[in-house]
Amino acid sequence: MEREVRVRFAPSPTGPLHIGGVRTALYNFLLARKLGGKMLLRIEDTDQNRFVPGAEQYIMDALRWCGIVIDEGIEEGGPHAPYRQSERKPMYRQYAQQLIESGHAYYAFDTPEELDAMRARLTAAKVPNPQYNSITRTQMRNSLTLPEDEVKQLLDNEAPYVIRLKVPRKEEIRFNDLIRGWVVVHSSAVDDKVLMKSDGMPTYHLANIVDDHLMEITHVIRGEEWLPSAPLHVLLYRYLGWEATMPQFAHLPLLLKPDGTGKLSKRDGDKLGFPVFPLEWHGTDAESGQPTVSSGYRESGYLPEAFINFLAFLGWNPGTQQELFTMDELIENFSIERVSKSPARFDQNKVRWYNEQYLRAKPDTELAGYLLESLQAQGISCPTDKAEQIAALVKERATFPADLAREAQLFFHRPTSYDEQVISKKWNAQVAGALAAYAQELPSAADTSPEGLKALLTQVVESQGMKIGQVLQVLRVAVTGITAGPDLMAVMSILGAQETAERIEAAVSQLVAS
RNA sequence: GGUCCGUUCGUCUAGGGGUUAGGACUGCAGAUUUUCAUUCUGCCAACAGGGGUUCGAUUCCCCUACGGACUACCA
Repeated sequence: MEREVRVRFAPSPTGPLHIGGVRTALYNFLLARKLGGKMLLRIEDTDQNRFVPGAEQYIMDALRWCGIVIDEGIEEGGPHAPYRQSERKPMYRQYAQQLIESGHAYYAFDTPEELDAMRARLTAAKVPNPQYNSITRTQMRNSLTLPEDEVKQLLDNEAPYVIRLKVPRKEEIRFNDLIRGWVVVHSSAVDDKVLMKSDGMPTYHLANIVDDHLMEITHVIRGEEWLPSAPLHVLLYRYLGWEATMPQFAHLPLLLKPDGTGKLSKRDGDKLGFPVFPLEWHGTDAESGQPTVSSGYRESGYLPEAFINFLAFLGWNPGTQQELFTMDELIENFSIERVSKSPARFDQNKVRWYNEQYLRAKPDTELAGYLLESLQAQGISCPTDKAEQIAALVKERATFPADLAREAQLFFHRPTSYDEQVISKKWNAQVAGALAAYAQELPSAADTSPEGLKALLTQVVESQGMKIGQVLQVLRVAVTGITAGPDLMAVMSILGAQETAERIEAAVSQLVAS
């Protein structure tokens, strides 16, 4: 008796998916997995004017990168194929027809100019909600006002027309939103929405309801921007005779721009100072036609696990103090009831923090892989075991995989200059002597572990009547050129005694000369 | 303008008729590291306002304010 849970993510391919869309897809996926159901991807491309090449592929690539797995879709296939609405075009007509026959829809022949004129007239008359509705339709050219034979003639002559839903004049429409509870809207606030466009394509509203029904969708989880049209959808289910299997609705709070002024949109691109898209997007500027590039989380060095963990927490939380969740843990703990009602803003600091957590948790072998990759791009070769040592040492200093290579530079390039502040303050003949002595001992050192190197340094320095603190800072500058960096003894150990000695000698001779 | 949705630290949030209103991020301070970072400890910081209901309201109700979405032959 219990129906299998089936959810869908239904974007329109008008551009790349932004992070709000990814979160919607994620919540759908989490619910499906949690309840042992199926996740479908349906492409809503009923607006032929807004089709953007590559967007569809982008959506699928982005979801895949995020680890959101689609069970049925245009690539995966499935029992309800096709999953692209443009390919389902012939299926919608009969439902619009059915609505006309049952008296719940009608033909409208108004031209765009007539519609504009109507709205202008209403606005001028200060009508609170100027729209095509139960009142204004009586003054328009449609199959409700025109004589039957004229309608027939118009249809026979293939005059352009749309099919509109006949929304009742006075009726309370209510539905139970999983996140918001009961939502009640009066039918007078709903307009006679176009169901079928003059090009023969259904609008979102019709196609969406028909497909959700045919595809046996049980839960519609979508953005809050759809809340105002949900009553219309409820009406559609009712008039089509599908109310008994109407899916449950859950309208997600929106993701706001960081300053809280308005919802995040695709057009925000890189304006906000952080990526809005999961993957880099190559588009064209609407006005100039010039190619544009918008940065993506993937290309910026974010790990998909971190990105997803962060996104999951933007509007949902498990009610515990745990912050780090794998996808499996998210699935295990997810529940739609715990999704918050209020919109959330994006916090760059927190995504970065998540990325650091996930990066450091990676095994050193994997980190070494990132490091080797970057190094190779720079034409630097490095043995795997050394890369692992370096990665383990510098990972605490990295937010992104690319930071590993940045931090590793000192292992592959001898310093070309030395920090002047430290030199002017701490460099003197005595220190130089101690360093030279250390460099001399180094090549024959028995123990080249960090501890061994430190013991040797202590021994040399103290034999010169100094304390290690007097030379350490200078030693660092001599070996690396700069004052900041990972543990010096560990650095020298990885560098090797010979290389370290040579670097010290080079520093001593250059600094004495100057 | 109209309809609908929302409002707890700067941000993400927990909580719920009686709590020192909890956590995380950020910020600040201290400790460790004779460096930076990490790590650890601590600190700063919130119930939008006004009316009810109640012994008691941040929590329930109403109003106001503010924010947002929608208001297309776009989704």
